[in-house]
Amino acid sequence: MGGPRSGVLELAVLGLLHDTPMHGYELRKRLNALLGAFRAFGYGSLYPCLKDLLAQGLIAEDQPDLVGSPRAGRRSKIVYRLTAEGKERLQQLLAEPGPAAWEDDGFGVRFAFFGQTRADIRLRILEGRRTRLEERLDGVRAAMARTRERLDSYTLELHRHGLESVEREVRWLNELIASERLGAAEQPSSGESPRHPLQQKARADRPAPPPAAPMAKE
Amino acid sequence: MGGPRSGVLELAVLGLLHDTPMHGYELRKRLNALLGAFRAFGYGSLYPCLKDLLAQGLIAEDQPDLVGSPRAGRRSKIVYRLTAEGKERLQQLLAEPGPAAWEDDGFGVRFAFFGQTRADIRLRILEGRRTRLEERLDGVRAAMARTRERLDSYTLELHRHGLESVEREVRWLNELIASERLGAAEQPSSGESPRHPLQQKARADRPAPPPAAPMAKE
DNA sequence: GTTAGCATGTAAGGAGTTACATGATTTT
DNA sequence: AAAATCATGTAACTCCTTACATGCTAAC
Repeated sequence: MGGPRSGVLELAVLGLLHDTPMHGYELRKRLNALLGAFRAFGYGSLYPCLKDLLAQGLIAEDQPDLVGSPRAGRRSKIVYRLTAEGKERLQQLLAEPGPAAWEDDGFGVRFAFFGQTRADIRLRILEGRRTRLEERLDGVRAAMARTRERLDSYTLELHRHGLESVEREVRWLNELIASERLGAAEQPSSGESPRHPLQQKARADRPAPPPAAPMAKE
Repeated sequence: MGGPRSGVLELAVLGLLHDTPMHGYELRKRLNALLGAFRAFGYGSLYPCLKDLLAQGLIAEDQPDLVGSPRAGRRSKIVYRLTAEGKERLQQLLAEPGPAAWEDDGFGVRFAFFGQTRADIRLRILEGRRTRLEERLDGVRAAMARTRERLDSYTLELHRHGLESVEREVRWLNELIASERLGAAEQPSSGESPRHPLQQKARADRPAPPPAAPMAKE
């Protein structure tokens, strides 16, 4: 029922609540807007998670409805906010590099909260993920070389596409890492400047973005 | 402890066993070679699954060690093969289009076994997946438009990358669908030609690999 | 006045994962 | 004879999903 959650959801909830207090329903919307591309949670996941975080003392409830009106009971919204302990835990989660931060599951969320993450940790996480992906490339390439003969064309095409996808993410990481290093060079004082070193360079090296054009090839 | 598995693993095991009987250890290697890029299973998943499939009568055990030597007991390998019921179930799973076939989880495996799938079903699955991804694109783009102002650069970059990845997969699907339609035109007899209509065109139209996008299991 | 969206939850269960435990066979 | 790798499993657990249950409030 209430094991201490150590997953993506806990981190995401803490991270969002750090910005601004919210009630569950809105939290879920922001959550799915934040992670939209690669993750979606339902209420059946969110509310139990909030319950746990509450039990752990990382978040607390507010009843804003009765601030001006002293009518007892009858609250319809529960607004959650981060406690001091919750802030501490969030910082701890964001500051701890390691497998959890660069596996498929965890990476996206960490990245989404890079704005609250120390610059050196950001770099470690990006490099960790790149290493992880390169290991995977090696593995898949080796497996393909070993079994290339007896693979039908569909399996081959699947591998090719998967490989290209991973290669592309590695290139993306390379760009981000370079960008982080530049940002770090601007402020040589190591510890305390977590403000966006990621300039909008994104479009610079893509001459004419073939935008969404579905049949662009051939 | 043994609910009828309806997941990716069951399908993958049945599909691999259809080609050739195998024991668990080798099955796992082939499994992870087949799905390598986007999935990996451990023995802790595989053996319970085999147990269930056995209980369902979809696979059966062989003891090849004692074919020539009538020594009782003492088998160290258990070779599994598909039963008639198992073959039926596999065909049923592969022939059934629907959400399970084009969601992130199921699509990869189905695609890997397209060689054993009817041509019209292949097309339905590819189109289903494309539609699914386009819905996701709409959702994310709408969410981005709604909340564009108060997104920091990291979140924005994450969304941009996610979007590009999905767009890239859609382009890939478009190529595959076109290829399937050509293949179908060659053999106008509708039902019975599941042999590779996917020619190796893969490298032809990529002069210098332009920005590719990851689909990363996510 | 009824659909649609806001808002909060619970119970049951699925699909694997992790850690552990054990032994046979091949390679060095 | 030690190390690697082949080979087979189990128990406990995790994180999340699905389906269900409930009630308020705003719009049409």
